[in-house]
Amino acid sequence: MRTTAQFFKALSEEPRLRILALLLGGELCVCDLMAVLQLPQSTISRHLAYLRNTGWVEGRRVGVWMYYRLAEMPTPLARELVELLGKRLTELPDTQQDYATLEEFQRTKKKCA
Amino acid sequence: MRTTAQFFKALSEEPRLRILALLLGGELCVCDLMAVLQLPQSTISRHLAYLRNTGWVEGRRVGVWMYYRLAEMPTPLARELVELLGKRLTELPDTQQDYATLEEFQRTKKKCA
DNA sequence: TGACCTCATCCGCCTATGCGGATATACTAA
DNA sequence: TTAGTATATCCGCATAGGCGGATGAGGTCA
Repeated sequence: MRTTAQFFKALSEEPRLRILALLLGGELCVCDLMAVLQLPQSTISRHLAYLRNTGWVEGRRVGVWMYYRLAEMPTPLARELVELLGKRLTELPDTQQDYATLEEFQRTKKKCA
Repeated sequence: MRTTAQFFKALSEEPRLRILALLLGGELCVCDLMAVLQLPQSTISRHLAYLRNTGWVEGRRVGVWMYYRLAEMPTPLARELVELLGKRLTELPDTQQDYATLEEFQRTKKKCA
């Protein structure tokens, strides 16, 4: 139960929720997230560490870049929650806006490719 | 989005999650929750205030007693989340334990009836 | 090796919020 | 009206965790 509460706590801050919404669309590197959220790198990285520690995401290193994606969820509750977020969180206007910003950034970026 | 994060924050503390799990089973009064959670009255009441302010529960007064129940959820995300909790949170061992404690308490209590 | 890049962690600061005891409020009943 | 009960709120305190700048670690390339 404490674990479950901890799990929900990951969703309780706006930057983390936005990061998760973005990762629902697929793997991204840290600089993508910085570009969309417009937050300092240390802040992004700290939230990613939090999400990693609570089992929400996992990262893999590719050369200099770290790519993050949603992790495999260990429980039915968690799996169905991800499914729900994929259906309902992604349709929110703020999320759509973030998706648009991401697409624009990815179209023009040279690095992190 | 901030609202959504705030909404999840209600689930991010163990006592609140237990309270919600109990209320998934139906309306309860404060003394029921005190009996199950074994926490001081001020603590229970504070968490209920938090849940009220974030739209999770609503209370009605019956004489001296306050009965709390889950509120009508305003968004599809919220409604489906409640449905998910009803299916998956309630099957967790800790929740089952709380249900048993509640039933035992309600069988023997004289007041709050 | 040294310059440079990405990302993680450290640091000090600050706010939100947890806690439980004490007090206030609202209601009932004698 | 007074006593008693249930609940809400207030209080001071402690801690988790937010923030962004600075620094460190890991990797690349000339």
